[in-house]
Amino acid sequence: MDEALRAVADPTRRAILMLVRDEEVSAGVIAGHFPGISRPAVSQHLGILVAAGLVTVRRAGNRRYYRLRREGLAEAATFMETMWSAPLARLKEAAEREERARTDDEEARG
Amino acid sequence: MDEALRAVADPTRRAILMLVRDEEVSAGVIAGHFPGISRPAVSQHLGILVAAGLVTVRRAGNRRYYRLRREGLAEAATFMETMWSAPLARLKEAAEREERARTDDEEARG
DNA sequence: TAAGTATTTAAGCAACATCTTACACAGCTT
DNA sequence: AAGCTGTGTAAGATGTTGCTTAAATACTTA
Repeated sequence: MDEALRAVADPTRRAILMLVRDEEVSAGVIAGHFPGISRPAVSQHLGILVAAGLVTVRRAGNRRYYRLRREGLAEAATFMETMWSAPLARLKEAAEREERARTDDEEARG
Repeated sequence: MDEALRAVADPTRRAILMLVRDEEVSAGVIAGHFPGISRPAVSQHLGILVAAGLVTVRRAGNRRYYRLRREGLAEAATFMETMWSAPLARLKEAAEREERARTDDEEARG
């Protein structure tokens, strides 16, 4: 989670994530969206996103195509939700979890 | 959003947020949960969290009580959701927004 | 195989983050 | 008022980040 949140904390990387959210995009096209910084800089950002598990790469000939990897956001999103949800909501969730556990247990015993 | 996400990217600060999530906690008590780092360090983290709008402070006599400020997480949480939700879900949301806008417009015209 | 295109890796640097120790300040308590 | 307690601020050391330019790698095309 730590790596994912650190990765997402950078505005350039968030912009990259938006770009690759719904489709594969090549490194060159991505870099084209950031006239203010060099290609190597963008490449480094992409490396960080891959390392954090937030995007995947597919090599095709000369190019490398990047795409969002949603699972990589799971833990971070869960943390946000945990903070966001009100105390009462969390109590409710905890109760439901317990209820499920109890039910599963009964089913397991037959 | 940037400040909030940068603040949340630090593990110590996330731990602090968990502590003040459901109740006010004084600086001293918070610091007590982090034997590994000095009180001033914790104080600095608290300052960053306040500056980011993620916690509020209440001064009471000698002490300062900190508490989570959920609204501060709104933008960051929205970003997470936007990334997390599938393309189809987003299409659906967009359609609903448009539908609402159309309806509101009709109502406004009478 | 030579040249061209797409991209990453390397090296170095300036800016920033995080920690520490020392000090300062505000509010209690005697 | 003097001293204690709780907390923040200042200054500085140290590590990390994000950028740049230069060079390297990998594939494609002539």
